[in-house]
Amino acid sequence: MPVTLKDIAEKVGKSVTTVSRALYDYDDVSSKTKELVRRAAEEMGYIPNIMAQRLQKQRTDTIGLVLPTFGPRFSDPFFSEFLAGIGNKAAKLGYDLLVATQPPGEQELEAYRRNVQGYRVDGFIIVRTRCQDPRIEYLCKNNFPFTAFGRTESACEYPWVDEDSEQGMRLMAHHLINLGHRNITFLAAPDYLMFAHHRLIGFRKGLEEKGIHLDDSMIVNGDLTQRDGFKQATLLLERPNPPSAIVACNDLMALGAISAAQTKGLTVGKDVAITGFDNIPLAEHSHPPLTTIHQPIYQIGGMVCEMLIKLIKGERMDPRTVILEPTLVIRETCGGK
Amino acid sequence: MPVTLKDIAEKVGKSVTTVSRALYDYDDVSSKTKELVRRAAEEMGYIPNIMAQRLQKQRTDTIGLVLPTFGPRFSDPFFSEFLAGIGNKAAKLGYDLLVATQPPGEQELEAYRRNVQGYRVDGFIIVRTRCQDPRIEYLCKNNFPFTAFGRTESACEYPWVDEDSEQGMRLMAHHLINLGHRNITFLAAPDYLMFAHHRLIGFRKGLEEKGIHLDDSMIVNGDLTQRDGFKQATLLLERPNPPSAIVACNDLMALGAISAAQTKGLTVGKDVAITGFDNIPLAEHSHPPLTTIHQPIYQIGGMVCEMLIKLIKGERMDPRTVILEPTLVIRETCGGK
DNA sequence: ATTGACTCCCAAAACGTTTTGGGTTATTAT
DNA sequence: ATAATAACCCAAAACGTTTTGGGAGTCAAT
Repeated sequence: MPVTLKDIAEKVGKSVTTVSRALYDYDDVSSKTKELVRRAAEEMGYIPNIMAQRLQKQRTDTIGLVLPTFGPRFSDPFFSEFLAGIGNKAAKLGYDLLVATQPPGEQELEAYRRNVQGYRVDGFIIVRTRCQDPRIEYLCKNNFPFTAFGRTESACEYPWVDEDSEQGMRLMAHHLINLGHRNITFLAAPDYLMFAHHRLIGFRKGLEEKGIHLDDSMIVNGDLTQRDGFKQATLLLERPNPPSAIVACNDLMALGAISAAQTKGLTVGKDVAITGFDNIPLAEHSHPPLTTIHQPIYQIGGMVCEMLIKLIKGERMDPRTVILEPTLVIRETCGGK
Repeated sequence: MPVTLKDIAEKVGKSVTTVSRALYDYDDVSSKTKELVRRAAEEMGYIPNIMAQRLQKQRTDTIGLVLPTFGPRFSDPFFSEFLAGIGNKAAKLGYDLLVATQPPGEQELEAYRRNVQGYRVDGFIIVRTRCQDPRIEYLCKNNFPFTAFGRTESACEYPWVDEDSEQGMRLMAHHLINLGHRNITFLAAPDYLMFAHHRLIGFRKGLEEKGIHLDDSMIVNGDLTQRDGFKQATLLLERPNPPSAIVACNDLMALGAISAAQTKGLTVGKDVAITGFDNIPLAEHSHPPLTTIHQPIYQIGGMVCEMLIKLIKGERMDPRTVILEPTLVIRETCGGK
């Protein structure tokens, strides 16, 4: 039913080769023939069969992304933002995007293997890098193109984009200290996550620079969800000596913490300060609006995507790694209004 | 570099045909040969070339989804949930998922055309159906397989899943009336969206059943975002005769409305009642927790995906259309606690 | 001895492209 | 007249798979 090169060739009385080359504007085809072919292709509604092209060219024009979500559902806007950033850039550059979700683990790695060995994608984008990252090691070892949002501790060299989370958290620590807080707790994320690791380090450093030691009892672990933010903050606020400020590792947990404080009848920004990290759209319209660190997730998605495509095509990229300066977004959850 | 059928054939001293058929367990291959081939394939690490398979089989094993997001970024958890539901089901059934985002319009339709004519996908899933839906008309006219989350007004017959939004809003109207509210405003979404249309109708009907007329002045239009929910609710609360209850067309706007009320110093659930629709994860942990109508978005994603794959494979489906009964989730934004 | 049924196998075609490695004709330079 | 060059074209191979349409051999029944 669909029209093929062969159909065009028959119509214009030329060979398939010539038709193909005419459409690609090779210069061993006369301009008269080119015109003829182009017109025929146009009016017959020719669209190349993508599978045939890919088989022949030995590439898929597809990039892969497997989201490390816990549980199949994910409502973390972080992922949606990132996904949208990648997707739109990929589309603009003529690439398809293949998405999957898998929690960290063996299954996840299997998804990578299936896709690289089965030649389903030309490259991968990795998100939420881990200190020891089996995904990165695997791709590195197999010499498969990839870029990542985040650094890692292993020795592999690869192109990445990251925000300087350490610096971000230093800023936040200073901000709170300057506001007079001394009794600050840190609502951490699993430390095997590189960004969580950086954020904790930065926070500790920021405190120490102001002469304050961060005791282990002031660090509590969360799983990045709003629900857990609520739970951990509730526990924190029920301590005999409740904190005057809660620094959450991401916005979603901060949002949960705000709910927890309000449920306890506290006024956020007055009775207790709460901060986040990421500056997701939700943060701007929470009540009160959340003080946080900005991270341009959508743009970062676009950047790693563009870098990956350059990598695949063998084009050179200007900087192979980029580190973004964080900015503090002061709103109302620490008072000041 | 990769190992092909030909490599296996040479290794075991059989033809490519036989190897292929052995792997597919055809019964015109002796079990001894099958065993031999399977072992060789295993130890050589054979993985079929997907592009070759697809070219030969004339299908892509891929389903398409273009998200009608306004602006390239989308932070609406509705889409993430839905996407995850589809993605996971698709993966389980051996299908790839191709995602794109395009706001409604000509560009959007172009994305559909490109993908159907270029044979990139075997079928489409449509979300956020519109009363007059050009996507549905296009796919219908071209006889291309698709399923949808939502109904439409055109005459095309297609498999869909939808929630009975009308009934949901009736429930909500009754609930508020029973709570004693008489001065209720409706924070609507664009009426060309089928679900928005249903919700408004249902709300109006629910009110009328209790003898209350919904005046046009009590209907205000929003764009489904939290930001706009905030803005419209603020306007509403500044009216000379402010409403005692605000019924938002979706959770995100309701969340914005909560912020607006709180910013005005009102206590939500006491001074003003606010309700949503969708029951996104965020709704459970807002402060106060949001009274809303539950809609199993993740599961619906899985359902339409499964239906589409059946459609593609030509298998019959039990019900071609399913309509889900909504349930009212009473939390704290209407008081009662 | 032939026929038929059965078991196992395979060459060739097909899917729709792009690339390879030429060939043919006309034109120009010797 | 011959050789060299340029301009245009194309058959065949290749990508890696599945499907088609049979072939060869064995065995049992006629």
